Amino acid sequence: MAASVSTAMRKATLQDIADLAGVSRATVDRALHGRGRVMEGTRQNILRIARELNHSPNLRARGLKLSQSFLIGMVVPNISKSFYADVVEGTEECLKEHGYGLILCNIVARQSAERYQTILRMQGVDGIISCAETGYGWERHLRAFADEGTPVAMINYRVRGVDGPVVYVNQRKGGYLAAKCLLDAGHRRIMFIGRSKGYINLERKQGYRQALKEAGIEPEEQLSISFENWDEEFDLFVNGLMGGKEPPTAAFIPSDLAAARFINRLQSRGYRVPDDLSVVGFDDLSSLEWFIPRLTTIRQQKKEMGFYAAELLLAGLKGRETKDILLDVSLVERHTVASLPERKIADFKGDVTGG
Amino acid sequence: MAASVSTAMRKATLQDIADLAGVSRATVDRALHGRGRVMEGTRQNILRIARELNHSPNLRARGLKLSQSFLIGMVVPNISKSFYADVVEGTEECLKEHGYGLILCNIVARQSAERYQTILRMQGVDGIISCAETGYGWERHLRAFADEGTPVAMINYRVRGVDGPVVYVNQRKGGYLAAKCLLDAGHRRIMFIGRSKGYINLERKQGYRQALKEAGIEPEEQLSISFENWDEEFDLFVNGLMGGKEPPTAAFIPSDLAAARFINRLQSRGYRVPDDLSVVGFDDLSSLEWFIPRLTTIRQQKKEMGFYAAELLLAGLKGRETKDILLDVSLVERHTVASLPERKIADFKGDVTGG
DNA sequence: GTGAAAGCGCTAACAA
DNA sequence: TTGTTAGCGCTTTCAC
Repeated sequence: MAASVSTAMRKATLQDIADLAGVSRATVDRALHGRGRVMEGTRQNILRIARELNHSPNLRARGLKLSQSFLIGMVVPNISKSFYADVVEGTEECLKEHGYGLILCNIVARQSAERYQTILRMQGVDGIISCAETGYGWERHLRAFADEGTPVAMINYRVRGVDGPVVYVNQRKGGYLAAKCLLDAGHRRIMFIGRSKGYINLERKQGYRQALKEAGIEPEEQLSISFENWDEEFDLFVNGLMGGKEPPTAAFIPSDLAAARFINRLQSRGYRVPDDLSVVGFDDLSSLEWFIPRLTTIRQQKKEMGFYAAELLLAGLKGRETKDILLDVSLVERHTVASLPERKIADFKGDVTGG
Repeated sequence: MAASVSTAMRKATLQDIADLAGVSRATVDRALHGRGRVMEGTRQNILRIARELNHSPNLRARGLKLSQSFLIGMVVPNISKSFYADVVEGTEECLKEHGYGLILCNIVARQSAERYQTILRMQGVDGIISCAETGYGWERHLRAFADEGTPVAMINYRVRGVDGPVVYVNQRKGGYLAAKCLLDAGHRRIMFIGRSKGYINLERKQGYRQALKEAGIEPEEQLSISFENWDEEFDLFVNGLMGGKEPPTAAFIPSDLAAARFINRLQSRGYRVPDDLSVVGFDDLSSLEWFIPRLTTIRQQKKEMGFYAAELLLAGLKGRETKDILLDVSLVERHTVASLPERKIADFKGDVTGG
């Protein structure tokens, strides 16, 4: 008992084990790693002593020698958004299996970008996983890391000028499925509500346009809107488009969060969803699990995004060839899409053929 | 240009700077840290060269010498629950200000507890922040860390046998406020729905009981229920208590998530909330932002919990005295509590006085 | 099979 | 004010 108390004071080193075993550090090292030849007897003895001393290798020392840290930086825009928490969980799951520590980098301002560039650099992380359009100048820092030789894996899109594997999501298919679902329900005047810029939204919009075109509908730019300031612009929208003589009957909103906001506003103006307007979102956020009406949306494999990015990064560290990954998306049908009554469809068709 | 390309290949070391400045490593070290005396001219020169070389200290080397890692382990049961994501965000915010890296430890199974005990130990973290009742044997590992001298800060309660500052939440006051709010609305038969074990729930229940007693009501054990298996037991509950001749009119459910589930079930059985039953939850989860009816609940300062735990831990590392913190809670009145119609109150009072 | 020795980058005690 | 030196714990040649 007294012995175990005293040994607990300082962590055991290879030298401690070597002393007790009556061998050299080098031999202990070999025995512990199963590298090189060590007599079976000595090996067993060393292993036993190591266990008794509760030895665990000092990664700082090993890393100093090997220029490794067994640390990976994980960069996200905002961990308190369920989307990123899910992605992080996937990465974390993979890294822990491989003995790597995950340094969480939450980039919520220009200052945090600076901070984490410093922290990751000083810690000498073995690699960086960068998720989504972080902003705040992070892209520039990431490029600097890449230029210095730090391996990088990206999620969602390739940061310009940065080499490394990318986990893509089939955004375009998502947009396509969303619009298709609405078209299949008989809708013809389908809005796209969201920004028409940035790689991700642009892809989603492309998919939406493609579905419309395949259905013989020319996408109208008038039906593509975006709210910068909801309080001001939502009124304009309701009084304008929605109140017009040929109001849209459906909307594809490439973000669940925006879809929820939109539906809420709509409801407070007396509209019903999906009765008056059908809506399809994007993301399938777990934080909207309780939103009523339950959102019909496009599911992204969030945990997988993080997991595969980590796998690719680690594979790269081991010198293996890596290829970009394209993750599939799927339509989750819930309660925000209604079939357009035949009457309305007929009316609308009449309009078109008649015009 | 050529020079900058070549210098980018390897990270600059103190020696590199020393060579260029024509001084020794020690002098560079002193200049960079502002420790000890260095001639102003040499200092400026060294600083300039360091900047040109884009030098950043190698924490592995420094740590090896100083027995520090500038790494903190943050242990949570499940990062994909918004509650823990919020707590982690608070910790992260504090740590990054101080240049520490946060290693995220998501303990979702016995195996992850093992993994992280290994990872944190090998990385030689400077401290550990442990949040809530993690389970999966983590407590035992935490104790081992503490025994070995790793500083620990805890959130929510003290792990038995572990020394270190604790950030408490006034759970009891929360339970009290919840029950009080229901009492003030005229309710008398108020259920407690949740487990009656574990420090946290027990405290919340104590507060609830205290409020009832202060209102002259003796808490009935019959009104304290817990669902282990919702599918089976909810039916029993509806047919039993709710269908009885003196059904409860309100419930304090010390967990927003459980409250949401409960309300959903209730609604699907035809009950209305708050009309037929008032409900107060606990946590004020951001993931229930969209839950309708919006939950009346007890707000915990989640980010603050993480932030203060980090502050306490770092203060301890600097050798400063630390004291436990007790965080306040507050009632957030939203839409799940209704006043009991006077009639019912009168009826009930009659029952009691008449009995 | 095993040991001796050098060195990863940094810090700090001691000398000059 | 500055340099020399030793050493943190581990890995890895190179001898033996």
